[in-house]
Amino acid sequence: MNQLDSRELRYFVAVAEELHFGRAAERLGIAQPPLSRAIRQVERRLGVTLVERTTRRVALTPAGEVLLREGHKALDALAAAGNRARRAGRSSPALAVVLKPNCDAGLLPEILTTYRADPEAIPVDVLVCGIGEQAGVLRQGRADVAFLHHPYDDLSGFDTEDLLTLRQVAVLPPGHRLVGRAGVRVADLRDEPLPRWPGMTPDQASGPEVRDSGQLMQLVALGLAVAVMPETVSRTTTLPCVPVVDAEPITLSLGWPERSRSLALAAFVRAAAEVAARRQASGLAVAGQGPT
Amino acid sequence: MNQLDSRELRYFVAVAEELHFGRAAERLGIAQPPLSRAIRQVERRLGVTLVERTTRRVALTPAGEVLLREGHKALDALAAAGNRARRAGRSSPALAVVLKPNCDAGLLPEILTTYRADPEAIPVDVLVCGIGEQAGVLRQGRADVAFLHHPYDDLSGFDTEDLLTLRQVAVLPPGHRLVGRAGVRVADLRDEPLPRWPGMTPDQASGPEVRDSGQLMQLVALGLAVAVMPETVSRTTTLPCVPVVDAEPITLSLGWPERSRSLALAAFVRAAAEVAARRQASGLAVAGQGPT
DNA sequence: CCCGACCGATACCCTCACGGTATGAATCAG
DNA sequence: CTGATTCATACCGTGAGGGTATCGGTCGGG
Repeated sequence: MNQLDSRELRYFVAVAEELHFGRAAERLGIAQPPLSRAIRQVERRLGVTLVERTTRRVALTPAGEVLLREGHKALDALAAAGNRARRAGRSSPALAVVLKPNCDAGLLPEILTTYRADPEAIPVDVLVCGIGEQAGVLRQGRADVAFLHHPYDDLSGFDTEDLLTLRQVAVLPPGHRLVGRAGVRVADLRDEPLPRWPGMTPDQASGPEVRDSGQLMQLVALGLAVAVMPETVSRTTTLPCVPVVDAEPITLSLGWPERSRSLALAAFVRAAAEVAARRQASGLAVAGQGPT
Repeated sequence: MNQLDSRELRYFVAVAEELHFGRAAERLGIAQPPLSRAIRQVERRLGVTLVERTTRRVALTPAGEVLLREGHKALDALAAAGNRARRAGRSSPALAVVLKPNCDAGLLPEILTTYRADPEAIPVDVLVCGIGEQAGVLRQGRADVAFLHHPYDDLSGFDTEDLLTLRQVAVLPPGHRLVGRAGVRVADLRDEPLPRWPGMTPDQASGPEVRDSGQLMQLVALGLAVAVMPETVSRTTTLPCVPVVDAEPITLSLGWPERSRSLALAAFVRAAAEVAARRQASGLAVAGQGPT
């Protein structure tokens, strides 16, 4: 009588996100009438109104908001169950590491060689995803461990190990008025065209939309944007960089599902922590920055 | 092609727990043949063998073990989505608090009166569940916040607030050889009949099986068991209690789903912390124990 | 060593839940 | 007032999933 099933939940989530039955149906690859019925059925089953609908407007009730949030988690968990089992059944199990481009602070190669020396080590699959997608990939079980950037990425629900604390630098077009300064403040960048990352609303940043740091660097080089990023980018770009002295430092962390008992994962975390400690001790010399 | 659905997952979990298709089918209220087919279909879908089966033996493969663990989480999350939405849709939303009998250290009445004074307060539903079931109730969204005992209850996946640290006492039958001692050690109790709580395997404890502390107290009074429990029980029993000086102290905590943004919940946690601090400050006088 | 009990797999059928098409009904713009 | 838009209703067809009957393989007892 009352147990929600995953199909209904997927349907509801589509409607709740699109706030439009026609578009939601299209996204789901079905026609609109069965979708309307399915939502009604969910409402009957839960005994609750989830969507306030007129022919002109579709809006979520408070209960609908709750179901959207919780439903997403449940669908992620469902996908995770399938993906984890699938990967566990591979004849040669591997540890899947996910990161976004240029986010490993150059640590990954060394981490991998250190890791491979560990007796618990198994082969490693490296997955490169889009900006801000690591947490989702991890939640859906398509990876075992992720490189994450606090406070940008959402760490809730994961166990974490902090690797490095990175100051932020402004990446500037050559000849920019701030080039050559020993440091700048956030306020100095107020009128600069800061890029808009995926997921940001237009009022959060004034500049052009970017999807990856390659695009961003291109735009900076053309003088169309100014980037504020972890200091490690200074190693991968020839553009001038200036420390932002009052920007909140970024923490590079590893995250993995809570309560994991995988020895291979534990070894990887150990290796990463060790490499990060070495790097921190050597004062980030490669990045051209002295120690704090 | 590849997405698991909740029905299939429920079927698999039943088989994985029963390790017997017939019993699992009975538990699910269906016949055995469709269950066999469903499991095969899951295996095909994931491209993985989950269950090693002969006519005499059913065993999980490593992938099956993974799917059982992850599947449980997913089904909990699914139930949680439904239950939370259902409760959020009630005309008068309430905060559901779950605890097991005698586990609130007598704090609850005072917490409730303190809480009701808060402007953010909403009505409170108190749910009393069986031993060790709080985490499950919370995970399935049937409650918003739980009283938990670290290290007995599994806190992973929850945000927590520690309330009290409780030393443990041994509850003894009247006239027992240890009655009157100022303190005992764990080793002194080695040969005593310690009760077996639900979920314990027979080798972990020698004594009779118990399901709640009422039963346990009865057995102790009859001289059939010796209980080791948080010191607060001494308030609810007339049986003699002796501190166990080297037992790991128990932490009474509140736990709730991560990243909750409910103001009503926050107010409850605030009230509980405040009451616990007052109680701690007054040296647990009511429990007849001096401060550490 | 054979027979019977047990248990999962297979074969076959049937039902109803879910999806599709056509259309109604409500609301808003112009 | 009219047409466009969009969600709901009516009705139908199909196939996924469940039931019954039975097979086949394995182990234990006599």
